[in-house]
Amino acid sequence: MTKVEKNAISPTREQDFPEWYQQVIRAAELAEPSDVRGCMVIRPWGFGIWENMQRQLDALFRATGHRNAYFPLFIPLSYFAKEAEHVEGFAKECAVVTHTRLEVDAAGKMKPASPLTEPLVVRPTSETIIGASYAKWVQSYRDLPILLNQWANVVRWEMRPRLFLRTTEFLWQEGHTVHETEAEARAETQRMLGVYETFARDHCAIPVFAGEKSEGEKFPGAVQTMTIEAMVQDRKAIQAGTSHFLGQNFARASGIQFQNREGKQEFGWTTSWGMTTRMVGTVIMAHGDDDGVILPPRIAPTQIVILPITPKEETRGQVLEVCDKLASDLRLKRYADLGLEIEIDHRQFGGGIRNWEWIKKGVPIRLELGPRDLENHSVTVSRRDHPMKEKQLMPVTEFVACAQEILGSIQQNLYQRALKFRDANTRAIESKEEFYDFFTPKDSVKPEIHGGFALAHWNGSREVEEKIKSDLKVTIRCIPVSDPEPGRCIFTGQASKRRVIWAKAY
RNA sequence: CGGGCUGUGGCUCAGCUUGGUAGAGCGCCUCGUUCGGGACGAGGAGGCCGUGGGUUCAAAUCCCACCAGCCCGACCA
Repeated sequence: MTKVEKNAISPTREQDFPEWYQQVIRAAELAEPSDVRGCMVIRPWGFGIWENMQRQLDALFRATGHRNAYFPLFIPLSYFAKEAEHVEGFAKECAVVTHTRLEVDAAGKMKPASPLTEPLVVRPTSETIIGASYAKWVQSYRDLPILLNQWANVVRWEMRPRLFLRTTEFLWQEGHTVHETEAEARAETQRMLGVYETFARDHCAIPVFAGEKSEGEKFPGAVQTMTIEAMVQDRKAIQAGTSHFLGQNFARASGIQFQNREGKQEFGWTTSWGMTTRMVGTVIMAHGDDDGVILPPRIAPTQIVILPITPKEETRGQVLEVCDKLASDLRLKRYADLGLEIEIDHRQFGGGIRNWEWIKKGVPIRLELGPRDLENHSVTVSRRDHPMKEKQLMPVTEFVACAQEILGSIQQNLYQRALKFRDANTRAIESKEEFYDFFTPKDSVKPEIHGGFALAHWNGSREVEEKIKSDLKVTIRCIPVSDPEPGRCIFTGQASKRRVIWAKAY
């Protein structure tokens, strides 16, 4: 070879993190920008990750008593406008359908014709349209709770799209529930936050901080917004899931009323909660390295790829046969409540091309099997979470016996790594000077990776929040659910009940 | 929505100042040698030069308009 690059992805994370992110997605064939502004094409490998996330989250929802349903993509403007804060919050990013057909104009061009009497908003979220159904379904306290979820696409007309992290159209899941009492609805909000926390940790191998959003960062129309916040490798925060206690705001707007146990009419107490394809981007940024994506086995579309090494025509048949046998033995194994997903890459490329492709895609385990292994009944095992040079020669039977164990160990390792990284970049901060210093890069022209999560006291005021945001682009990510720790606000010196988490965010 | 920059094979770009009908690298295809760490050689395919108009004998190149994208700002659950 004439040129040997040290890493598969250029630039490295250190050199230019945002560009690295784009290149990783391209190299791993996860997704690509489409011709439609702000929208992306999710390719099979990327969609496979999402499908696994879906499957596993869905199981967690079912286990907590929720069922799936589907509601319309289009929301009549009048429904949407029922909750004042809600419309105001979303107004600037709504796509609106105003016409129902196309006609050829004088110049021979297709033009929208036949205006609708009432415009339809393409759902940016579905509280109001689902609320309309709930209003019909709920009459008595005996109809409660309603615990539904829908898997859907939503549209939010964003200014700065980034693949997976912020796109005009994205895929998500939105849960919508109605309860008899405030306490029950609040408990539901917490419970689903817990589900997200579990999902992030056990399936995506990402540690998160769970907590409450400040007044300024709340969902429009919510009484309380809970969030899980992850840290990715440029030390920025990313909101990975939210759970809202909506009080009676939406019930009032949609007319969700029931006769309570005392025979009186009362508005229902509602919640909503969601997680999106942004989680795919979070996984990429949390675990990836300078050679590409690294996928936690539980959400990898394929856990193990087999690379038959067939240098000689004479042994090719035998090698392929052994590979097929190995694949079918492995496929009998259970993993993540499903069968193990195995792929054999039969393509006859020279050198390490195939190997590199799978490294970039982040497959947890690569198996090389060639003529030399035939006699020894052995296989060469490479783990994506270990340096690529590191290979382990192992009897085939032994590998088959411990495959799940190795995958479990990779899953654990990724989580521990991410946890260690986050903890190393999370600091208690005791003064304003220290805070500004923490969040100010040394190189102002081309900022290096800096900052992290700052745990600092805050007096609870909106003004301080705004000031910090405009000075440093740092926001309160969440007010942790933890025991109070009285102190003094580092910006104003006023009393503070607890530390809150500050960070730059996606 | 305001300011700046850029649109040329699949990708990254050169050519434009000084108009003469299109190039490189990578990728792709074929053949041969290779193949357990990103291989090498030879040959080959592929372009309405963002769109529309204008100037000219002649436009990728000059002029005008439009469209799209990127960066900065504003905005942003």
